[in-house]
Amino acid sequence: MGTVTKALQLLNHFTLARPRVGLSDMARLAGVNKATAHRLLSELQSQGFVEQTGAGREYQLGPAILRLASLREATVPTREVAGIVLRKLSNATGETAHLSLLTGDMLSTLAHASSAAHGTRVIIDDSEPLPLHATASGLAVLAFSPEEVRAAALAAPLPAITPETLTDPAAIRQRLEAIRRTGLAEATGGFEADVHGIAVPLFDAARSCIGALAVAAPVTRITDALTDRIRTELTAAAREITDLWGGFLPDTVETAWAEAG
Amino acid sequence: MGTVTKALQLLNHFTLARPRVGLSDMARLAGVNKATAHRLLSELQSQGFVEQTGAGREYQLGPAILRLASLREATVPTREVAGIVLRKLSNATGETAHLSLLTGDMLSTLAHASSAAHGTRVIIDDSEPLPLHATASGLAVLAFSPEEVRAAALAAPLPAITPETLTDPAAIRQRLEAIRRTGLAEATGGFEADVHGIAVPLFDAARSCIGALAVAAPVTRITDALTDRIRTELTAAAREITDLWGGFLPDTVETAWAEAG
DNA sequence: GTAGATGGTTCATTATTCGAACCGTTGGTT
DNA sequence: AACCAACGGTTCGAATAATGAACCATCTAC
Repeated sequence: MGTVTKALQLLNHFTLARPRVGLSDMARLAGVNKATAHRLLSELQSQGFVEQTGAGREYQLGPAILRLASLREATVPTREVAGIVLRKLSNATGETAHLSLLTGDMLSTLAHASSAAHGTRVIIDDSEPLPLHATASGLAVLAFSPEEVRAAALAAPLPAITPETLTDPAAIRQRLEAIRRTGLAEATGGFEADVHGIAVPLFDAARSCIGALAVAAPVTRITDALTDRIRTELTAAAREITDLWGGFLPDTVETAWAEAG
Repeated sequence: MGTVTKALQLLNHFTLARPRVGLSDMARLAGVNKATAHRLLSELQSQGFVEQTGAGREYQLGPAILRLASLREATVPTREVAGIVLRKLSNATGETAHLSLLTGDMLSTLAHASSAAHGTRVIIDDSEPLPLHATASGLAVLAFSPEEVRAAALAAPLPAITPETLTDPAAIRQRLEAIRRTGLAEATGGFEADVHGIAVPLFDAARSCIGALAVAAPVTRITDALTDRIRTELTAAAREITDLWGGFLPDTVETAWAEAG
C-alpha cells in the first residue's frame, strides 16, 4: 500500500463520535507505528487537511477540505442536482432517500432528503461512511462493480454492525447474483436495526458503477405495495440522475429494470 | 518534500478556471515526472479524492472530499465561532457585520450580525450570493486571490447591479492594486444603493484567501471617524477569526495592516 | 516518587518512490 | 495513407524517502 493511501486513510478515522484524535490513538486505529502516524499527520497538517486544536494537542480535520469541497461542488455540481431528484423521490415515496458514492472501499453519502409524510422516519448522516457489505446501497454497488472491487471488499473480515448483518462472503455473493438479475438491492437491518433499504446502482459515462440511490424506511412500514412503489420511483429517479450526470445504464441493468417494471 | 505533501499539492492545481486536468498537464503544473503524477493521482483516485470523467480521461476532484467536508462542518463549528466574533464586531462598530466565503465565482455569506445602535441598518441575506466585482468583500477577495481566480472573475461580462457598480476590468484592477497596498477594501453602492462596505480578506492555513470579513453601513452615516473605527475593529476581528480557524496572514497583509494601524 | 500515559524525535535498515525511456492510441496535417 | 506530436499509461535500475524500535520530555494519577 502506498504512503499516500495510508495518509488519506488516516482521515477516515475521524468520525462524528470521535472528531478529535490524538497521535497514539491514531497510530493504534490505523495500525501503524507512532512515528509513521506522526509524520503522516504532519504532512496532512502542512497542507491544512488536519489541524491541531490549541487546547490538547489532538488532531482534527482541517479547513483545506472545505475549500476543496466548495471547489468540487462549484465545478461538478453533483450534489445540487442530486438534491433536486432526492427531494422528489422522498416526496413520492414518503420515505427517506439518499445518494451515496463509492469512495475507496466504502460509500460516502452525497446528499439525502426525507419526507414529512410520517412521524417516524429514517435519519441519514451524510458524514457517516456506509460499509459495502451491510447496506442495500453497498450491495447494489458491489453487484455491479468489477470483480476486483468485489474481491477486495469481501477479502477483509466483514464486521457485523448489527446481529442481522451478512458477514459470510459466500452468502453475500449469492445475494449479489440476485441483485444483478433484478437491478435492485434490498436489505433489512444490516446496518441499522429496524431499517429496510432498497437501492439501485448508479453509473457514469463509461458505464462503471459509481454509487447507489436508495430509499430507506422503517421495517414496520414496509408492505408489498410500498416496496412496489419505491421500486418504480427509484428506477425512474436513477434514470433521471444518470441522465443529468451524463452517465449511461449498462444494457444488463436496462433490461433488468424493464422486466421488473 | 514528502510523498504525501506532493500528492496533496496536486489537488491545489484544480481551480475554478481549470476544474479538469489531464495527466501530462498535471505533471507539468506540479513539476513532477509524468509517471510520478500518474501514481499519485491513482492513489488519490483509489481514495475518492479525485475521479476520472468517463468522457476524456481527465482528472477532477472526487466525492470523498465532500464527505470529509460535511464531517468537518459537523464537528468543527466554524459558523458558530464566526458568529461570536461577528456579534462583537457589530457591537463595537454599531453597524452590520458579515463573513463571506469564496464558493466558486462568488461569495456565500456564512453568518452575519447587526447592531441595535441605530434605527436604520444594513440588512444581510445569508442566502444571497455576493458578486466579486460589486462588493467590498468581493474586491478584498479578488485583490488577494491568485491571478487565475481574478482573471476568471473579470473575464466574464460584469453585470451592473446598480448604476454605481464598477464594470470595467481595468478600473477594477486598479482598485485592487490599492487594496493590496492597504489590506483593506472599500466600496460604495456597488451592490446596494446607499450602502458603504469596508472589508478585509481572510486566509486559511495555506495563506490562501478564502473569503472576507466586512462591515456595511448606510452611506449617510459614514464619517472619517467611523471608517477609522471600523478599520481598527475589522483588522482585529479578522486576526481573531484567522487565528481561531487556524489560518495565517500573508506577510504582505501583516505589514499593510501594521502600517495602517 | 513512581508508573504509565501522552506527544514527539532519532537513526540505521529497508522498502518505496523516482524518472528516463518506453508502449499503444488518438487526432490533426500533409 | 503516411506522418507526427501529444496523449495516458507502464517499466525497471538507481536514488530516495519511509519505517519502527528505542528514546526523550512531559503530564496525570496514585
